[in-house]
Amino acid sequence: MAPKKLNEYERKRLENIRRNDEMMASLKLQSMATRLSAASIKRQRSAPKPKRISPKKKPKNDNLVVVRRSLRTRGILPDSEGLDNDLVESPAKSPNSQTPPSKPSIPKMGPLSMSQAFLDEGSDRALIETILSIGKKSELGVDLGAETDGVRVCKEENLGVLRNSIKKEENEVGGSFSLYSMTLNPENVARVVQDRIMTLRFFPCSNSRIVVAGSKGGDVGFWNLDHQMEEEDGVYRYHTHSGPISGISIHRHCLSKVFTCCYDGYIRSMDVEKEIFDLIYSSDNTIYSFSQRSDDMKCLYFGEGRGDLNIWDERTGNCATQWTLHEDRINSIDFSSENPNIMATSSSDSTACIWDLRSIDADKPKPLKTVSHKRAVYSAYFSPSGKFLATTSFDDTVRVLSGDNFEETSWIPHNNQTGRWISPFKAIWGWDDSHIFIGNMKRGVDVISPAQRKTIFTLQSPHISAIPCRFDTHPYNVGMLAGATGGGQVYMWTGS
DNA sequence: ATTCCAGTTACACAC
DNA sequence: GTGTGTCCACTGGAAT
Repeated sequence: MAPKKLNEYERKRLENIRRNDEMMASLKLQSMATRLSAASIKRQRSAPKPKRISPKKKPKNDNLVVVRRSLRTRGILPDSEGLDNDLVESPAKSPNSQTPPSKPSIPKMGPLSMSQAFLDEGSDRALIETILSIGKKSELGVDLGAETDGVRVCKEENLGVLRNSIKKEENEVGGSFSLYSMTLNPENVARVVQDRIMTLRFFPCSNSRIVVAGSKGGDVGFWNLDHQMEEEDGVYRYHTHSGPISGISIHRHCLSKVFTCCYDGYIRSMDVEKEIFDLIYSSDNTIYSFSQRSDDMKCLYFGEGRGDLNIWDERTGNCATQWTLHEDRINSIDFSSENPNIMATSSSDSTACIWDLRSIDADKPKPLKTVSHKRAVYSAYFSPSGKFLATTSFDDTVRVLSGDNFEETSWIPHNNQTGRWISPFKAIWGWDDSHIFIGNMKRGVDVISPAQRKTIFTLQSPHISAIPCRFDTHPYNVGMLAGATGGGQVYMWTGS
């Protein structure tokens, strides 16, 4: 269908929007002139739009009586004394929660209560209880304790044990794992948010199957595949940001906190124990990317504005470090599992770089290695072993770096022209170094073999009704791959 | 060298 | 099944 030219009305409307933006920018500039240089402001946040909240609002629940699923029926110990305390602690909030139909607005500052942000009818109690219960059990049965005093340090030996157990698992299952066993069952499809999914992440927990999706409109959707209430779908939505959510991070050793970052310049931390989305960082610049090191749950690494990388430290509550590593936005940040001091960034300046965090010169940062693409690079991810790096670019290639110093490069052609409405593809690694997954424009998932340097297989299914563009692998369930679309759906492949 | 603009893309929803 | 609105990405070429 031939695209229409804008008519007069639309053109005027866009013109108005642009003028408003400019006006906002100039107003903002005056008020911030002492703090910021004008050059650092690429684009101002627009005022919080009256969000188009789903008018339908879960009509499937005819009876408004909320049926709760008890902990017992889920085989979970009733260990939630702290929960009741928390509930009592915030009685002032409960009147709000009695009027859920009104659309939640995003407070500019400070924490946002989960009940205030909750978009669906019914209750999110089951989700909260589930996350609390999995958060309390660490993978190794080690109680990580409460979130105070920085006592909860991951003991190195525990980390080591964990790493070994993961590696062992991968090696064992890796042999028997077959791509061809991966299937998409119709019950493993859900609409998790209303609009385009920008980012998708599994809870890194071996005995749960929960994915978290961040949408373009600022919603965070949780999908618990193990929900046991027949009349519910296991999906819980919150409106926590006023712009596209560009990153989600859940640390392996702190499962009760879900960090989200957003184009609106805010970073929030969902604290299930306090039942809030806390505001932990705000900036006037866009935040495009977000990551945590496996060996440090106190720090957040994020890409802000045109090429800056910031490190936020929970202990001080602010950013001690800011480097300008790129000439344009940083689209991804990743750390080597082999050595978390080794970091990879990808950028719209058409490069991806590998850095050694121990030796970055703040004035003249020099990467260990630069990968030059012809167009913007959207991702640069280390393989599970840390021996390879895969980059994805708008120049229609996926490149794989290998060798002791990543000196060898091979490239695989792949159509990455996602256009305006689909989030750009980002090739991710499977559960070992042998497979790379990436979406394709024909509603499938291409599987690239780095060894064969080509696409060897495409996952397809009649249940896919849109292009899967963002993915995550379950870190413990080999064969479980989640794909997200521009329409808010998540597809969950399972394998063996 | 910088800014502007048209054109591109897929999807949900209303009809 | 068709038409319309989306609009925070990017490109290449035209205009400044």
